[in-house]
Amino acid sequence: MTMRLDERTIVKAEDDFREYLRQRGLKFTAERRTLLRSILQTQDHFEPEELLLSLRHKGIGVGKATIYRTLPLLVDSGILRRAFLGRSRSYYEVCLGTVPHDHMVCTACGTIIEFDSSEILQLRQRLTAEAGFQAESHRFQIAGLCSRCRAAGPSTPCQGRDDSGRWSPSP
Amino acid sequence: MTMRLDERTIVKAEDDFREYLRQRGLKFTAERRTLLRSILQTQDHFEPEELLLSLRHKGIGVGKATIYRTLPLLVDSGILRRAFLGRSRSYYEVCLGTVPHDHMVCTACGTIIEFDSSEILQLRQRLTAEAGFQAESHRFQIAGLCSRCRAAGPSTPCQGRDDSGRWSPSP
DNA sequence: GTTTATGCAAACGATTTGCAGTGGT
DNA sequence: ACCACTGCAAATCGTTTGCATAAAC
Repeated sequence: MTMRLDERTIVKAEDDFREYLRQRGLKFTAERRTLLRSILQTQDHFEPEELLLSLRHKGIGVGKATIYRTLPLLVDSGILRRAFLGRSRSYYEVCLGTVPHDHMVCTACGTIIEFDSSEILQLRQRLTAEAGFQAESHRFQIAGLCSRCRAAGPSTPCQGRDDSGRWSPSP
Repeated sequence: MTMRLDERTIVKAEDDFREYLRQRGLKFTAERRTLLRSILQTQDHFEPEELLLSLRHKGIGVGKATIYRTLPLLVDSGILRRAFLGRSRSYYEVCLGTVPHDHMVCTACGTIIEFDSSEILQLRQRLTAEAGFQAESHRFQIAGLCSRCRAAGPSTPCQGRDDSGRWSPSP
């Protein structure tokens, strides 16, 4: 689902973001630019804290508050989306170069498997129509065991990432 | 989706819970009993804090910590399930007397619409099978506008409950 | 120049934990 | 008696906010 973004795409995103900011009287600061570029280059999923550390590691000192204030803008501008909260943390992922998808999370090893959302979107459309509801977005996550952990047997929990909240159980 | 539980069912749940506790050397205390009964009688969805206040209101003084320590036991014993976190809070609901269902949440007024999960379960089964994944549970929430708020038009947000995290967007 | 951003540190709110005392079994 | 449980208050942890300074526009 993820593919490395080329410079062209990154520049485009930067322009879009600048435009997004300008339209609402916000400023395209050095920090915002730095964040955007770092994120687009690193790609993939990330948490705010993770981003902060990764930047520190590269010798880039952006304040934690700035990150927390910028991420929502990037989401709102359509560059990122907040994917899901495994427990209480936020989880962001880049939208560019991706196709709508949802996630399966292995409860044993934490592996995340992305899968195409088109069928869910279809179902979502039908369900909401029946209820007179106008869908804007959804969240669909499946918890369970990935094929590897399944094979390893119930006795070998790789690390035991636990969300400790039961979702809709198996039938 | 919810129906008032009769005394018979409540007693049954109490027995189950007592059994669940005994099997792992835990104790069936007065507080745990109180919590279980209060929850089953009040039925519906609730948040921990809400439960605390509701008990205080009835003159029942259980410590907040006790609630937070008991709820996971009730979830694990199969009596409750943690439905979803609208933002950062926990949300619990009684499993007994209910059918598997998921939720639509109105972003304008906060209304929660429950809907039958059977189709999602079917789809879930197919998707996980394809990935060699063994599903244990899922979480499916749809955000959008309920029919009422839709009718009221985009200019009349009832209270503006905002999750401020974009999920899988509309296609 | 005016307005929005930044960084820091303090504030938050939900949840958790340490601890001394209480109470099932 | 033993070990789990309770209540309280202090501690966490991710996230938000107030404020003085710095940087866009």
